[in-house]
Amino acid sequence: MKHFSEISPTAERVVDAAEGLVQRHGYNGFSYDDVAQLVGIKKPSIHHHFPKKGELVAVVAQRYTHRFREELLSIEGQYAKAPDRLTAYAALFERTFAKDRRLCVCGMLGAESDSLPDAVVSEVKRFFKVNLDWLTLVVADGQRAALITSNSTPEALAEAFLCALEGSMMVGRGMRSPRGPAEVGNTFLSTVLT
Amino acid sequence: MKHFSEISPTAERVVDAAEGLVQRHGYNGFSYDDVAQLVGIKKPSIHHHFPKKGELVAVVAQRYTHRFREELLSIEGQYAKAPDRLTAYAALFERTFAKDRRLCVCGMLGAESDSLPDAVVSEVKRFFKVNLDWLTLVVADGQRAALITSNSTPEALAEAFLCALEGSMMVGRGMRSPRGPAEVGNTFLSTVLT
DNA sequence: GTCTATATTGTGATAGAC
DNA sequence: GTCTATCACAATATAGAC
Repeated sequence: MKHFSEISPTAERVVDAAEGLVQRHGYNGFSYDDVAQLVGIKKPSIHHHFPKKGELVAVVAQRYTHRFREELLSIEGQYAKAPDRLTAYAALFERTFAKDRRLCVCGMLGAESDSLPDAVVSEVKRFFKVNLDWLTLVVADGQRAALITSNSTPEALAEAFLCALEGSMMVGRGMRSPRGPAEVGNTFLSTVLT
Repeated sequence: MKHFSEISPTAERVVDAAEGLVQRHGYNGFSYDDVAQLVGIKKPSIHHHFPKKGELVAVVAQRYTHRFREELLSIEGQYAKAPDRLTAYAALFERTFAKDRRLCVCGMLGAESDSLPDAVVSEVKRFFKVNLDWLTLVVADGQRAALITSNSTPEALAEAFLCALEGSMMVGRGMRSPRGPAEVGNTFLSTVLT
């Protein structure tokens, strides 16, 4: 599959536009024409960069996951302790949601999973695995340092935390509420932090 | 708006079919033809019962919310204590998810909220309000009885719990994982129950 | 209530000129 | 890389016969 780092500047603008559309309307909720209008070129030009819709959205998800991994690395560089890392993690979701109540790209695609091309499904799965693996390590570290108290396994806590953040975007959207991931993340963390 | 209790038997089968399609593919992921094939009648017959797609899905959400309220009442009748009620509440989501990893109707519609007719958006908002109000009362009761320990307000805990459950369906779907709401609900509850 | 037929629009996608 | 033109098809929706 095409890699986002090898695409032209115009193709990148196409991916930018498609990303926002996926976050607000979902895979089935936007068209090549919507992308074309946002980028300022015609529909067939979009097809020139990404012949199939599935390819375009797969690259959107691929880049999204890559950027998330960069953010995770950045958090590790900025914060040493598990509680601070988890709070910073929740802030990633808050930043996304703060822009027009945008959903996590892979949260939206995860919901639509049954009507998606295989290439997209694979990328979505990878996103969640990357996040759960990272969160599990952070939680385990916090438990070792006695900064996190819970009878649950690191895996289970990581999953519950991720689900709460993803869900907060969905619910915040459905309620048309400005309350978002940061608040829900705080509530969750306050129940497990010492 | 039309009320689900006043529709014909055939219209009810239409709503049944549409409900499952919304849960698996979302509002933008199914067509009148899909519904027609499931019900076993032709497309224009679906339009006879529900002229506009927005009306159909609004009734789907309306009935879904009503049934949820019945379930909440049933939980109140079966369990007296807050922890048991919250566990039973999570089981509602688990039962939905256990069927082909179906999403909560209003969770899916909440994610798609930006590309939905107003009538549908209103119903979705109402669903979340009903659930958050109920959960808030249960949590407050649990805190009064010292069965739930947390510095957070009942409102915040209720929201975090609901978000975790909704999110677990989205993430479980995206990962193609059989792990669902029951597990995430348990993890969450084990962090706040005494 | 259900159907055939059709209007109308939108969609993903391609051909081929510039 | 971008465009005009167009295809093939699917979508929501309506008219009108039975």
